[in-house]
Amino acid sequence: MDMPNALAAFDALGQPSRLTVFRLLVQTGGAGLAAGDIATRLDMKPNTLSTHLGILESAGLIAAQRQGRSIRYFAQMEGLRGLMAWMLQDCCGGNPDACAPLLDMITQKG
Amino acid sequence: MDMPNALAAFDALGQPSRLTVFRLLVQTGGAGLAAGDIATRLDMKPNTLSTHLGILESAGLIAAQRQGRSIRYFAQMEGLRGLMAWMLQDCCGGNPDACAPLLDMITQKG
DNA sequence: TCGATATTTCCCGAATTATGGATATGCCAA
DNA sequence: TTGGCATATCCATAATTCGGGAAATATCGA
Repeated sequence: MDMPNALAAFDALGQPSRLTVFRLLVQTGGAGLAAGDIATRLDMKPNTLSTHLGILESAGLIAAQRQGRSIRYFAQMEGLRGLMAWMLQDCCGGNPDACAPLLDMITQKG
Repeated sequence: MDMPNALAAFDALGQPSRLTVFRLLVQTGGAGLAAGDIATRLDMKPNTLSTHLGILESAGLIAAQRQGRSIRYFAQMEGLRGLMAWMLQDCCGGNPDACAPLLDMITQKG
């Protein structure tokens, strides 16, 4: 994870439709969801959703896998982990004190 | 932390200038920096910077404190912590399995 | 009060982004 | 091969965002 990558991830999640899609995929878990199912559940047009899925995918936050006619999307927890780890490491690298309590509270599930 | 709040935070950090400012403030730590110092260090126009500072502040990621003529800005680690905790809790609430490894790796500092 | 400094607010033009209709592509079943 | 389904791409429009010039506000020293 580097700055452009983190930027892409934050930018991807900083949009209502995309954050909603990502949350849905995380909560859905390993089974993932077909694009059409996402569109139905969130009441989005397929083409608009497709654009958002592409942005989330290129940010490394979700992954796609074709299954027959449909394309199934999965949350990439590794992407989220990388983003958080980068914030903790890179941002706090010069100031570990600020991050110690942050780490503690996160591990206590805040 | 709720969805609109998280959205504001992600949106605030998903912009190059703002992510740079935030990183600078986190790395600077408790002393904080005056707006003018930030502008000088990052070579930004004062008015443009002011807008970005306002967005970061309203997202709860930084705080301001007037000191004489200048206004000193500080990273709000609590805001960052809240954002991360929300992602872990709210997103993963319906799917704790996905978050367990994520938590583990974060606490190992990735 | 006056002038200087620090920052914000107002405002505009340029650039970017979001949305969705129309169309194209990939895939499967008959 | 044909038809239909699932999704993506192309394209245009509307909305939003970004950067910065100009002016306003707040503070301090003389």
